[in-house]
Formats: sequence, C-alpha cells, structure tokens
Amino acid sequence: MESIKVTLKNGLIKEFTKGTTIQEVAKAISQRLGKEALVAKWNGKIVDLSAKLEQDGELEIYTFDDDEGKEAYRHSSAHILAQAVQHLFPDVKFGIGPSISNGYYYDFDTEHVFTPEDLELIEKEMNKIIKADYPFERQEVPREEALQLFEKSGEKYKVELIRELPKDAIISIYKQGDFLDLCAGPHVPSTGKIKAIKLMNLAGAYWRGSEKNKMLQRIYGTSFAKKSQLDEYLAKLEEAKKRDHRKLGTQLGLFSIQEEGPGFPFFHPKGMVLRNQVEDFWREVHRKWGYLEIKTPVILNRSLWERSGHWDHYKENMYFTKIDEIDYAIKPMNCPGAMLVFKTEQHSYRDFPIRMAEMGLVHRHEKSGVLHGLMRVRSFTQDDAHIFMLPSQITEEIKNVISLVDYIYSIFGFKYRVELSTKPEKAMGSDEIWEQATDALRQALEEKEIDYTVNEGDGAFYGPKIDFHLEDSIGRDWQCGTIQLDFQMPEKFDLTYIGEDGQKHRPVVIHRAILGSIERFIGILIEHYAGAFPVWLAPVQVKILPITDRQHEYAEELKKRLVSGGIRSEVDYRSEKIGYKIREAQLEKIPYMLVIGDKETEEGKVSIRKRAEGDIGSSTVSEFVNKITEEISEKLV
RNA sequence: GCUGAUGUGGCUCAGGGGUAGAGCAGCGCACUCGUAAUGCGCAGGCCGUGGGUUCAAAUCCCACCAUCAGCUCCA
Repeated sequence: MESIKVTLKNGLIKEFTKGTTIQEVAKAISQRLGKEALVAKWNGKIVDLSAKLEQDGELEIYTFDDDEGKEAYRHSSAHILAQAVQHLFPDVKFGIGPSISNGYYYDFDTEHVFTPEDLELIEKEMNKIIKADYPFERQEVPREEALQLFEKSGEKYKVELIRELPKDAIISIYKQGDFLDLCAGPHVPSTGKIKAIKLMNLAGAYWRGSEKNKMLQRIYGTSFAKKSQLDEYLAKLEEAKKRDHRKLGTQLGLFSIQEEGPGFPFFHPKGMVLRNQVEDFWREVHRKWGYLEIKTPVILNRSLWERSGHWDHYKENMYFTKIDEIDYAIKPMNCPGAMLVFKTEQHSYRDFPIRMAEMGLVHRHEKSGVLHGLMRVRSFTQDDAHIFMLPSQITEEIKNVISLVDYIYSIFGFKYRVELSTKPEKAMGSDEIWEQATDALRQALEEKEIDYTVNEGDGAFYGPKIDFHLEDSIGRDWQCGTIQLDFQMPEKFDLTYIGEDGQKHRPVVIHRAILGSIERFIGILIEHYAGAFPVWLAPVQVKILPITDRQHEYAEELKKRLVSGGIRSEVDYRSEKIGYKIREAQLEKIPYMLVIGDKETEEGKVSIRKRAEGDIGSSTVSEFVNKITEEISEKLV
C-alpha cells in the first residue's frame, strides 16, 4: 500500500497509508488528541476530521483550545440549534447561523414569535440531538442541484445565498440526522462532540443586515467543551453586569438619565467632580502639547451649515430652531465654528501648525432605539481640536496626535484598538483627494508601527479617519478617539494662509478627538475601574470616620486641614458603629478611610484604611497628607 | 426607526379585578461602640402617561412615552 508523509505542527514527520482520515491520524498521535480533535488544517485549508489524506502535506489538528476549533465547535452548535428549531417549529425558514466571538447565533423566519420559554424547550431539544450523536456529513453538490434542493424545501434565503455565490464556487451541504444546511464548513465530527450549550437571548435582526429587508428572529447561544467553562463564562457575564456604568452611575450618585430628557444626561455633584478632573487633566496636557483653546456657539445660522455641507449630508441627525423667523441649527459638530474662528485673522505659513482645541457641546438626533446610558446620547461634549497646517506637515502632525492619544489613554490604563476608515458612499470630494488623504493616514500609522484594521466605506463624509476603540465591561467596543483628515472644509470655507512666496495658499485641516465624547469616556471609565476610581479621580478621596461623638471636634479639624490641602474629604458624623460607617464608605468605593478614636485624637494621628487593602495602620496627619498628595499628583492607578 | 421584553416609594423587588406590600435607604429616639450592617419607632406611592371595558382597574384591552436586549445607524 502506498504511504504518504504528514508533517505535524511540531515539525515531526510521520508516515501513514494513503487515504487515512485525519481522525485516524489524531488517534495515532495520542488517545487524548483523538478524543479532543475537532477540525484540522491540511495544507493550509481548514477541513473536517473525516477528510482523507491523499498526498504528502502539513497537518495541524485543532481542539477547543484553538480559535479554529472553537469556531467550528460554535458553528456546529448553531446547526444543532437550527435542527432543534426545525423539530419544534416545522414551518421555519433558515437565515444564516455563524459562530461569533463568544458563541453563535442563528436567524429564523417563522410565524411563531419566540418567547424566553421557547428557549428552554429548544435547549432541551438540542440536548436530545447531542445525545443522538448524529455525524456531520459533508457533501459537495453542483450548483443546479443545490438550487433545486433548497427551492423544493422553500428555503428562499438559502436560494438567495447560492445565487450570489461565484459561478465556480464549490457548494457544500452538511447533514446531521434529519437536518440539512447549506454550509462551507468545516464541522466537528458529530453532534455528540458538543458538551455544554446554553441559549442566551432573543433579538430581531434584519436579513443580511439591511433595514430594507425583513426582520428575522435571531437566537443567540454559546457552547463550551466543558460544563465548568460554561459556568465560568456565565459568572463572568454576571460580574460584568455589576460593572455596568448605568448601574454604578446611580449607585454612586454620578449621573442620571430621566424620562424628561432621553439621551440627555444629568451630571450630579459627584459625577461633576469626576468630569472636571478629566477635563482639567485634558487641558493641562493640551497646553503642554501646544494647543490653543476656543469655545464656539451651540446655535448658528442655517447658511453656515449649508456652506459646510452638513445641511446636505447630516440633516437627519440635526436639531433646528428659529430665531426671529430665521432658520438656525444646533451644532452637531464643532468644525464650522472653528473654521470661522480661523478666518477672523490672516495666517502665515510660519504659524503652522495651529492646533485649536474645543470642548464642544454638540447635539445629534439619534434614533430612539440606540440610546445607551452615557455611551450613546443625544447631547455630548467632544474634546475636539482642529489642526490647520501645510500639506507637508500632515504625516508628522498625525503622528503627533497618535502619540498624544497613546499618552492620554496610558494614564487611565486603557488598551485600545485602531481602525482606518475609508471613503463612504455619501461623500464629498474626488477619488484622488480621498486616496491622497487615506494614504497620509496609513503612512502615519505605519511609521508609528501601529496595528490597525481597515474599515472600508466607514469614513466621515468629508474625509477618511483613524478611530481608536476602547472596550466596555461586557466586551462591546466603543469608538472614542478619532483623527480625520479633511480637504473639504478648507475649500468650503475658503481658508487661506500666506506662503513664503507671498501668495495665498490652501491649508489642510485635521479634526481630532481623543476622549471622543466626555460622556462616553466617563461611562467607560466607570466600567473600567468598576466604580473604584484611582485617588486622583475619586469624587470623595477621604472619608473621616469618628468612632464616637467625642472625636467630632478632631474630625472637623482634620477635615479642614485636608480640604485646605486640596483633598476632597467628608466626615461621617452619624452615631453609628464604626463597622457600619466602614461598610458604607466601602460601598461608596472611597479610596481612603481615616478611623479616629480617642487614641488618634490624643496622639494627633489617623488610622488609615485603604479601600482595597483594609487597615494599614496609623500615621501622623502630615505623613498621610504627603502620601495622598503625591498619589494624586502622580495620578497613580 | 425595527423586533421582543419591561415599567409598583430614593434603590432592589413582591402582588395581579374588591382598602397598595417587603427589605435597604431616609427621618426621630435610645445606645457612644476600634475596622463591611445596634435596637425601637415614624414617615414615604395618581402602581410610566392618556383613553377604554367594568358596579369596581396597579391588575384586562388600546394608544403613546421611557427603559432593557439585539438589529440598523454612530462619538
């Protein structure tokens, strides 16, 4: 019998009989791998374990520990979900059912409206399917046959998908028991491989993600190789929910959103302290980095917005008002105002780059269904800046902004993800200009050696952009920073500078925001720190806890001393037991508690309790003041 | 905007055609206490809003508003 050489991941070369399946190879390597193997990569292609090896090649076998394994595992779980739904609701038509980052989903079209109770039933049915251990069988079929097959069963969505596949595509279907689906694969060997499943939630989802199409019902689920992993994942989700900024925001008295102002957040005194700390820091850094600060009006004449292009490109997101019968708009962006400021003076090429920052309050009409705490609101403050410069300064200046973003995020301890967004459908300007602008951004990213992904067609209407994304507590990511190159506004507003040659020239403009929206950034801060802010940000930095009423006078004196040293301090004067006061300060997540009893009063000391560490012993008042002052100025996390 | 769910004191939630409930928080009194909950008492609600059905609606029906999950869209 002919034999072939198989090169394994660790470089080892083994010989097998031609036609051996990957499953058999896995078993031959080790019993454990034979059991845990899910899919494999054979000569660069991801395939089923049932694939037969017909020539020499490289083989990598994946288990649930590999991303490729997880993906197939979840994808197979989605097929089991679909099969279960078909058993219970035979009229169902199938959309798509891919694996996603923490699980999978499947979209269904059926008269029946799924309820949470249905999820339990479906889950039971899925477990039956798993127990039956149906093998996943792959079959490649000619295009015509596939079309006939799905047309016959009325699977109009599948038919649509097949029609759009390229002419030469290999069309494969997978069958498990009485269920059959159009699918490129690969899949795990059989339904029995799936161990722990859980259906998470129900939601509507448009067919192929377009508002114009019918809304299907989507069921989200997850699955794991072990029950313990599933439990761990569910516990993690629970933990993340406790960090939700909306929950912590009310608990800690930071902000509220009320029916009277959907999407218009109210900041409470403690939330304002947090906000002002962030803004003070921002101002200080921007001064050091050579920015000037301006403030432009919230309401401006219609003609300005017509000139800027917002009237044509952004109208559905804007609010309007009339003053003395004349149309005005509430600004949705700060740029036109900044352009007007720029135009009030003549500029020389020697002045460039001019970095003009603005904490600008903008209003945008967001659709009602998208509002989300502080993360997605209708009125927010952008930490905007417009940088006016010579075309030759573009790359250097973008790199400069990238460094500033990196520095500011590092102070808060954030990790971030970078995206480059290119020309959208609804755009102003020629393809050449867009190309040139996009290249400038790309070049800056590459020179800074920053990893980024490209988001085609997602740029602003006036130019391409680099976006910086931060993650919230349950892994959703939110755009915060953005750098946008703009060749349009300078044209529209006829911006000029006097060059070396004494002639007028056109400057280039960068729009950029780093925190993005102060509101959103604060939402992310709350979740990032789980409400336990570092001392420099904490609304109350020190809580003084007298043990009995006898220490009230000393407490008052102590508070005065701390407050005069710029430390945000409060005293708990209630006649409660010390344990009670500590518990409360702890729940308020106050970084330092100073316990004072007769002993401390006599010695002029304080007993320090740290939020995270508990009792750390006593020290003199000045020692404590020095320590905390240093911690505040260093912005220690 | 779309699909589905939810809306009861400041907060978390129970009740589900016949006089609105609990815990926590708040206030008062007593206790003066050493590192995560002292006890007793008192207040507090147009049951999201507007219509309807009914002798009677927090409860059933309709519309609207808001919130939540997701989709679409976005900082």
